[in-house]
Amino acid sequence: MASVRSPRLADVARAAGVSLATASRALADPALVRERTRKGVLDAAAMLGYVPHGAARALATRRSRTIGAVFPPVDNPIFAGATHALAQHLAVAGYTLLLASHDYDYDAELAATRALIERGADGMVLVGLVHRPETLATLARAGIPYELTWSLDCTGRHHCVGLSHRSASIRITQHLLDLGHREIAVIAGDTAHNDRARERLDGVRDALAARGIRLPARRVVEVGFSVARGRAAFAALLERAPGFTAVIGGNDPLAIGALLECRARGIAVPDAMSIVGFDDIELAGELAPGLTTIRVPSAEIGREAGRRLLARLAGRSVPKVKTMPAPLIVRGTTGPPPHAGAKPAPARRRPAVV
Amino acid sequence: MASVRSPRLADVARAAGVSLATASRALADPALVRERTRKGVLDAAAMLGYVPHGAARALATRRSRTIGAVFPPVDNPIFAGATHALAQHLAVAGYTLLLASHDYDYDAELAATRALIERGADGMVLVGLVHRPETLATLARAGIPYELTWSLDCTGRHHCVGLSHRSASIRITQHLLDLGHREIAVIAGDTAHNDRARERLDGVRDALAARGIRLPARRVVEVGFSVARGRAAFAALLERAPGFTAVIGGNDPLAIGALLECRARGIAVPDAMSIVGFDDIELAGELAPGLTTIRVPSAEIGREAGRRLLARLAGRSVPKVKTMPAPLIVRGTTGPPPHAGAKPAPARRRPAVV
DNA sequence: TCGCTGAATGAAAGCGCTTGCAGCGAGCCT
DNA sequence: AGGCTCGCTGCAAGCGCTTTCATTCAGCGA
Repeated sequence: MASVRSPRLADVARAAGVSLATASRALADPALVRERTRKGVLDAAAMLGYVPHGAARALATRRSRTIGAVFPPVDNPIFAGATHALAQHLAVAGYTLLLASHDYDYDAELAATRALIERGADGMVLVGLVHRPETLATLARAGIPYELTWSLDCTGRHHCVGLSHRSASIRITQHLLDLGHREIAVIAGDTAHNDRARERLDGVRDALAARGIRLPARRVVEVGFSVARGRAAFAALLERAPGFTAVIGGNDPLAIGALLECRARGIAVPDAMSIVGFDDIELAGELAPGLTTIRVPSAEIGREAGRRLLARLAGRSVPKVKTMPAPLIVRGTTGPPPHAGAKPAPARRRPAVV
Repeated sequence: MASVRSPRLADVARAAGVSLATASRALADPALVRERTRKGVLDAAAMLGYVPHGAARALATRRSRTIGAVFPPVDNPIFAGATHALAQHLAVAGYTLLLASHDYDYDAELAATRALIERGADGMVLVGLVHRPETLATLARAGIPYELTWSLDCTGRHHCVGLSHRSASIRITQHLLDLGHREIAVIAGDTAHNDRARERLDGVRDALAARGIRLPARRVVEVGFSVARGRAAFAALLERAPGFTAVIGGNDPLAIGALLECRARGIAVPDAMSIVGFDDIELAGELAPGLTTIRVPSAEIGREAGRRLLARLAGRSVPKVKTMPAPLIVRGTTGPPPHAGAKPAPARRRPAVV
């Protein structure tokens, strides 16, 4: 209310009858001052409603107790979960999250990274492997530890926590192949601006190639991630290149879009069409039939990135790469193709972790 | 790479052959120095890869160019959208977002608020009207402008941007009443820890009371927000107090859960059961039938909160309360109750903004 | 030619905190 | 009892930047 300057540490020290230095120590580390002194300072601080001045502290210690994160659209539920988990984990350790987001735009990412460095972020978390070269270079030059998340960096140059999207994608494609599918369509994400989307698409190609199957270009659509776009893309595939018995979504919303479009058109899932997604968002398990997908432990990734960063800041060293599990979750949207004399495994109605 | 101390402004000044003060001015305001001088400084800065030290600047200017936000679980898609929009809007103005989240825990919110104040947030955005008294008091004492979001504060004491959840809830309940429903059940959010959930439930009661209808306690279930819990709650309602013809979800995921449970049980929607939600998440419009709901413009709320805060920081004044539109979106999940000789309005298949 | 004006620049005082170093007693050993 | 160690405290020097106030100097009118 009143514009009485908020109390500084000097005020606390005076009120407690000790020097500035002692007050500082009392607040920082109980072991540094006598118990009585400490109590006096704490009381004075409480009485005055003292709030430490972070900038001053940061200037003096060269530590801001802040971690920066630059994420693609935080409104993608999967990033939202990671953000939340990360923020929570940091809070426990007395750290705070500086968050910036961008729309899959690497220049914006670079700008955001600079802004966070300038704000004094002690560590940074980025998403994915692909960035403007300056982004990582700036971080390295500034001596700021960073973690790349979601993907795995096989060059061994960067700390990272995530999973191999390509091999997960291979796994789920094999699941379809094992069921007997040969004609497969893909609704991919934006492979030009998103390395996860690219890896996932490559994984599909790899798995097919391993069985001598080619993925024709007309069976692939690239769109931004959303249910509506997944629906539209599925419709487009049906127009353009009908005859496929399974469709692979670049992520769950895309797959759910395809599922809804099937329902709207009366296409039976999985009897006439199998559908798989990627991510395992909450809804995937609630739909009927449930969506077969790859579980990406997004919250765990966020938490783990935070944990590793804090460990490194504390001087402990951590393995360069942390691989997170990404199990295939078989639910009801996958089954043998129509007229299949193919594989034994029937579509299971009950979720099962494979 | 090398641990050469990163360059300070003094280094830039030296390289440019000017004083520290001039270098500072050249970077801060072009109008303050001669064009030639300015260019020299800019070049030197670029050459050295100079990055300003935010903490030092914050200490000197008493401004951190940072806005704090304390949100309930950021992984709720509706908050995620607001976070993203807010971060984006701030970035354009050279501000950065300091984000903290909590799980509907007011003490955690207070702690987070303190942490953000300590980090020097120039402004704050909080969600909802209910907080620990210290939370707002601390903010006021520190002279930090804040915006309460989502809800509207009718006391006129606080700046806020949001909507009246109660009157929106009344509107959507009236929609059901107008269709002829009299037996109504509610799957509410956690009213003890969430004032939006409480207001929404109160709105239902108000609307019913206005037509002389009571809402029996057994027709109300309170659960956390999620599709799975919505499903379970709907099932519980059917056991406990069958006979209702419409169910009101405290938010869209809850309503979608009810919808899925109906589908699983073969209950026709809307012929045998009408369902409404609240929020209008993306999926609501994609389902078939589409979910009738209230559209809460969450991204706009985030953006608007940012806009207002920046304006206030710039010394401009803004109206204390900003009301956001929250239209009723009528889609396919609502229709007349079975055997209704009631109202004219048939369930419309096409979305319509009312 | 001299003094005046104003634009451009520089010197230096902080902003609020941490921390190395020094001082000061009290306790302990011999 | 004297000297030494050690725990606690205070002094003061920054951390890197902004900003006030003073200074310099070019340009101009008289």
